[in-house]
Amino acid sequence: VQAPSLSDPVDTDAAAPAPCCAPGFTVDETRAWFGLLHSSAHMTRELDADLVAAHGLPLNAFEVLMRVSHADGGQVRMTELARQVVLSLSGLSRLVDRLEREGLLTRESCSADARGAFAKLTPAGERKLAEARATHLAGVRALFLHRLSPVQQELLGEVWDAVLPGA
Amino acid sequence: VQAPSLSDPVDTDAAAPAPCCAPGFTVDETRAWFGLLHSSAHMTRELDADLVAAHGLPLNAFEVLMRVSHADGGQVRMTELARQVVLSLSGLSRLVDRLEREGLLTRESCSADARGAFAKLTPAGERKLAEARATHLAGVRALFLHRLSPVQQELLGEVWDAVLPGA
DNA sequence: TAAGATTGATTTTTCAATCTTC
DNA sequence: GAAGATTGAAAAATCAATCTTA
Repeated sequence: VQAPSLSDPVDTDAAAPAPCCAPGFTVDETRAWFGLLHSSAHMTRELDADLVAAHGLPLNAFEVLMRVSHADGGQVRMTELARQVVLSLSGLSRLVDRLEREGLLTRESCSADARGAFAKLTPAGERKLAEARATHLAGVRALFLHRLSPVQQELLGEVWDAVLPGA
Repeated sequence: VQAPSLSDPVDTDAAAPAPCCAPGFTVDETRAWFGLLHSSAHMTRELDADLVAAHGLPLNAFEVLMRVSHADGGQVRMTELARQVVLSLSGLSRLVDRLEREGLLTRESCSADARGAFAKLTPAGERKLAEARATHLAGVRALFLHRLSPVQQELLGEVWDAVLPGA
């Protein structure tokens, strides 16, 4: 039933640049890379489903609300927001449309630069976020953080710094 | 209205006087979790763009070809394949449609269970995969593996085992 | 001219319903 | 009836083109 997957059994002592799981990868490389793909996909799906079930709020939308609430002055420019959540600028514009239609977010014009637009939470948006955050936190803890030791958490932070220095 | 800003520390669970990024998370938790989100999203985008530019093959499609080529007997059932790549069953069915239309994949009926269908590479699909794999490997190395020490790679493997024991 | 953002057209993905075989 | 898979309808994401202001 279990088809051989890329993270499959491997002789862990195979030192030679010999046939590993994924051609061209060493065993450790394979585990590090495909584990990342699988784990992040798994957790993302789970967290998204939880949020939709409990609050009718997809993960992307939740992230937008969260980023906005964290921004200086409680508002962010669209371009900056698109960079933070992983969405094209037009994709974000559509998502903000939806959230605005649901009354969770508003667009505020930018006095310093009339081309710009800010996204800002409405009171309803703040309430929604507070509710959803509890669900999300519990999910992230259960699926991820609680399975890691403090040392592993700290090392992971360093790993991401190496991978994506900007973050 | 001066409601407490959402980026203020919350003291609902009496944790340390935490000047955290995300309310409810410690600093290390935040780095570990959001770093994962950002890094995997960043790399996924980059790798997808590279494959499309070099071979007209999106990352999802590449993963399907790779999974099929790795499967026992060079063929996999649709349901199993959908589980391996991150796609709904219907999403996969459509992706296989496209790949079939491009001549890279075929559907084979399953003699043991007439309800089932196998996906299988065509010779053109094997060639395409071999070409694309070089691009992909280089990308994964450049974006990810080369930025990690051997120790970090090993640590990551352990982390994914803890997060997703099944993989 | 370039930057910030939105819109139109298209593609990709999903949900729900369906069909077929177990 | 349930499992494997596909299809129609609808939602979501993207690219390219557009509009407005710097």
